[in-house]
Amino acid sequence: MRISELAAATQVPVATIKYYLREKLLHDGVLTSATQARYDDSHVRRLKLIRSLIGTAGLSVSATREVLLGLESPPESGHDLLGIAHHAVTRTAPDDVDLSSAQKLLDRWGWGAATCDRDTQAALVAALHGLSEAGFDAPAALLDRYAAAMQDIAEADVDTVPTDSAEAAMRHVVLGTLLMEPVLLAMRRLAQQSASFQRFGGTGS
Amino acid sequence: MRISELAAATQVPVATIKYYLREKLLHDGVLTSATQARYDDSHVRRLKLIRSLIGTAGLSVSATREVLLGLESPPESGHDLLGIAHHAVTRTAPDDVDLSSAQKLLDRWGWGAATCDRDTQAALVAALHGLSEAGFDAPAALLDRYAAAMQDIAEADVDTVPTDSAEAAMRHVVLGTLLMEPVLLAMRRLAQQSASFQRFGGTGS
DNA sequence: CAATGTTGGGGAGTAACACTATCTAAGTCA
DNA sequence: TGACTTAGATAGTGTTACTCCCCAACATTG
Repeated sequence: MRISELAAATQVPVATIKYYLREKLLHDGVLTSATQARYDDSHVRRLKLIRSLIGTAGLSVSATREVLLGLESPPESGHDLLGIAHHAVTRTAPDDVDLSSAQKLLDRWGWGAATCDRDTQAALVAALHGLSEAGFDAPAALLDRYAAAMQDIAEADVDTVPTDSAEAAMRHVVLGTLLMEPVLLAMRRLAQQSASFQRFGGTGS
Repeated sequence: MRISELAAATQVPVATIKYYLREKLLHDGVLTSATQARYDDSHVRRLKLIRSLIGTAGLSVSATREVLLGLESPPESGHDLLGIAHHAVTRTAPDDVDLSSAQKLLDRWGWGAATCDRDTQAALVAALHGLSEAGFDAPAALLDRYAAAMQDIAEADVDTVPTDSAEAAMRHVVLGTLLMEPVLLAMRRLAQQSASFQRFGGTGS
């Protein structure tokens, strides 16, 4: 398949495909001459994946590259796979952030295994700080209910990880983490509308 | 308080405060002469709110302006407040999107009150489409578990809305929706690490 | 009163990001 | 043969969120 056919098959402009090739998001096609190369199904699949990560999950090009690299590299440990996905959506925390508030929450929720991921803890601390700076104080009881719901979701996540193939497991974990986030947020908004209507009524305008 | 003092109090550069003034995110100070104005606590609070919405919640400047306008305008209906927050984080859907798959899900979950919000439904459809384009097929049972968890969260959300003041309720709903999203996502990641460790073990590297 | 510093207002500049367009030489295909 | 396509490279575009600079007008300090 030529580049124009690849573009037609994926609805991605040729210029954009060339850009992804330059940025090493997409692997090169097989050169058949100095100015011709052939692409195949693997390029179609990869391109759709790239578009989902950039478009749906909102990753940057460089974060997408890291995720794709992670998907290709040997799995090492089943647990560490999460790090690939989480690192892609979490900016690295400086050394001097105070994570004690996050540690206290992790203790309360029994999430001891998460105590080693400083970056995500810092993201939690930053998000809670942004909340309180805005004058919104989240009661502990509310956070506890959130934590219980998120634990349900996380258990559903690991329950559905395929155990037959390490590669399938890796793919599942990374994509399930990244691409499911917008799904969850949209579901929350819809559930809020439903709950709000049942509680307060509404005009539906 | 002069602009430099406002900058010192909020850790926001003077040039950025001027930018927010130009963009009408921040209300003008009281002019005491042609080249002097006074600012007060309301500016400090507003500036912190702006920074939380832009920094923590990741809103754009124009979305932030809409949210702030919504917070100032009369509340109208308790239920419609959600629309202000949801509209700020959801891009408007074109007229020709097919929402039938979203409608089916809403029916299944009993979220009938959400059937009028086309934009958020379109966001759900788009997110699910991105997932399947990436070769990740979410089983219905997984989505159902997600839906149950999100309903818990939404009920916790409406349970904690203050009922004494309409203004406080509005503030709570909008901020609780927007600023809580990064909190929830960080919590999911931490919960995943905990669940993954308990299920698979791990090196913790 | 003078020297120094700050401010409002406005325009222009910047850096990052994700493309998008154009060009050339070297092909392919009918 | 001649129209079309391509790889590879360079440069340009549009958006966003600032950031810098300038000036006249003021405030503050000595």
